[in-house]
Amino acid sequence: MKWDDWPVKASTDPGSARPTIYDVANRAGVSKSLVSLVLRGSPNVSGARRKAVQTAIDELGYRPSRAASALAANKTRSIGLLIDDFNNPWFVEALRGLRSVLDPAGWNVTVADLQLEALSGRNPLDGFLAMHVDGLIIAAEPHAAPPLRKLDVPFVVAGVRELDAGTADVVASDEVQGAQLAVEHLVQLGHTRIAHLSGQGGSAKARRNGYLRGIEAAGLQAFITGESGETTEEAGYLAGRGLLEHHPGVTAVFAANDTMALGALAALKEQGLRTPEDVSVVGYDNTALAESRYLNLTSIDSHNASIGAEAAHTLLGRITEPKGPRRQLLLAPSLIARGSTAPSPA
Amino acid sequence: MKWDDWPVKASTDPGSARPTIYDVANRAGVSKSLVSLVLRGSPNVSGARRKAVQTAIDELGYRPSRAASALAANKTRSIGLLIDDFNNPWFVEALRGLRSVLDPAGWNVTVADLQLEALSGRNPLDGFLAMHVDGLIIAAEPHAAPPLRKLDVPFVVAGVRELDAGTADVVASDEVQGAQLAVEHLVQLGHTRIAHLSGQGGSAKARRNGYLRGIEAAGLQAFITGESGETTEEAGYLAGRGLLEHHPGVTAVFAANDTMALGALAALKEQGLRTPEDVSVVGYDNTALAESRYLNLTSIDSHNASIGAEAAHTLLGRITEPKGPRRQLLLAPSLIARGSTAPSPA
DNA sequence: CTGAAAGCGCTAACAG
DNA sequence: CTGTTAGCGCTTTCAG
Repeated sequence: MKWDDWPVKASTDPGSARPTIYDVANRAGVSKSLVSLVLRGSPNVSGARRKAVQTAIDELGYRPSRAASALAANKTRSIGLLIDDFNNPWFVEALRGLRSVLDPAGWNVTVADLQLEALSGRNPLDGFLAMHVDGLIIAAEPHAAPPLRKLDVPFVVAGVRELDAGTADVVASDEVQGAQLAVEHLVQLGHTRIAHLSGQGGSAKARRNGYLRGIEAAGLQAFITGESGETTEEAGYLAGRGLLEHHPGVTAVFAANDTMALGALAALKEQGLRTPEDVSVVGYDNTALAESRYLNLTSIDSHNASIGAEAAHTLLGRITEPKGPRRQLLLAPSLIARGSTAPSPA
Repeated sequence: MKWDDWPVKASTDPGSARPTIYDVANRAGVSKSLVSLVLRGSPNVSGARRKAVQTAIDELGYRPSRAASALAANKTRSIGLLIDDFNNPWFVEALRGLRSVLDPAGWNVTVADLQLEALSGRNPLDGFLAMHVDGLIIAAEPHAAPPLRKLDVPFVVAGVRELDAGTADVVASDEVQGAQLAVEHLVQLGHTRIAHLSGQGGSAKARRNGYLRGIEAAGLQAFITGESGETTEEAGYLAGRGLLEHHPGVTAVFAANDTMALGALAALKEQGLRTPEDVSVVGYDNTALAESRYLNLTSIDSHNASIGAEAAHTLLGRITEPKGPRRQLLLAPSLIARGSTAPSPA
């Protein structure tokens, strides 16, 4: 479809105000109520009249006013998505999943980012509440997000989150399992000295636990470093350096995310160690970084689009059934094997 | 400030509806009109009454309904930002700049992404027009964006854009100059065989022109490849490979963006060439990739936050003065020297 | 500064 | 299916 096929404005008279539902009704020769019914896809409208209305709408270039309908119906048909940071690529995928179910159902989704919201000094949910969203998807780290208990809007938590609460709907990836996959992959390649680069935060913790489970299951010894630090590239670099110093025999490194893995690569390169010939590296998140031909990093994919889609379904259910039982969904991740892992040299 | 300091809902009675302007007026003992005035920061309100109203607002946890005010005032105090792709990091910066001027002025900004919008098959501007935005910032490639001529909403074009039109407000980075900076940097390092990895699209074209100017100014010979291809990592890799095959003497490569530079790095590595010892590489956009310690790529920064801020100012001006003269602003970029460039080995 | 009154464009309920 | 009738919560006159 070409852009020009879409009406931006039909009436060419410059002074003409935006057409209202009255104009449509007049032109179609029906009542205003009928137009409203057609707009909301009511089933009890005859095909002929529905078509007449639709024609009038097209000819006039009519667009219903969201403001008016929100005010009258006391609902906005819009949901808010709260994320940590627009720079975090997982949200794009999640948003795609979200919209794949919300768009067809006629919902509007708007996004707010804690990072940016913080600059304005407002409560990040303020905008959402002022615009009267019908539901909320919280896809931000628990410590950073506003408290959810007193929220009187239906919401679901998506992505990483402490699950113990049991008080909210949650859709997330099973990161413990993801980390286990990483370890199992390395074990299968014959590695026995597998270190883990960790950091603070809920995600890092889950991945650390998965690492420990995998290591235990294989009867190996755990090496964890960076546990209390950040999960940045720099942290990965420093942790990697420390690791090589104290445990020079390591043949595989599993980093808490792709960014840290990048840091680890820098540390390895600095020590003259090759990847994957001398040391295998596994990341997490399957970001564009990992996919890149230059880095070609083995990583874990969380299927974020599915998380988004499931979160949307859950939210819709919660909106129609505010009192139903809470739902907690954990999705299984996958390992994407690439060129940064190879059989153990030992 | 702690999250808990922000009122999410003050009245604890569960049945209580959201407070309206009437409730505020009653509690403050003033007229509804006065409340409306205070809300919009009118100057002719006595300090005492203003305070009384503010107190009532706080105590009630009152939030004005955007829908109602939009309907009554026929303006939404919101502006729409249209971008190409949420994955393109430049928009985050631009959004930050935008909001730094729009937030304090009480404007709301909502973002739509062509990539995602395309999935739903709707006109990407539909949402904006339906919600009746007061202004639009178009930060998308011209070929991908909807036609702007018949748009009857004030708008400004931000970022890369053909400037010849002269018909719209434009705020963008001077990419010709940016590319020249890159070449000058390499020339200063003694390089004489400087190749350029290009691609299709407006940005790539501007950068290519800048490259040519720089090369001419230095009296060198131009090597351009990939001119009609994409600007992806893969394209960079392929172009890099071709380059090394046909012009093995090259000592410096200037890529049209950081992603292509990454591809070029892969090609160099494959040929056993070291960066920067054998071949220097310069990217463009100064993305997180370039900044990373592992890649440590010399790149050009476009100051995207400034572009966003200027675009906001321009739009605000256009909204208050729809007929004023069009403004075209070109911001100067900077070169960020890092470890991927070094003196020429020759 | 106040109070009253009209109306923004739409939904929803009701009697025809 | 139609037409009428009320508002939704707020802004905006306008005369006090």
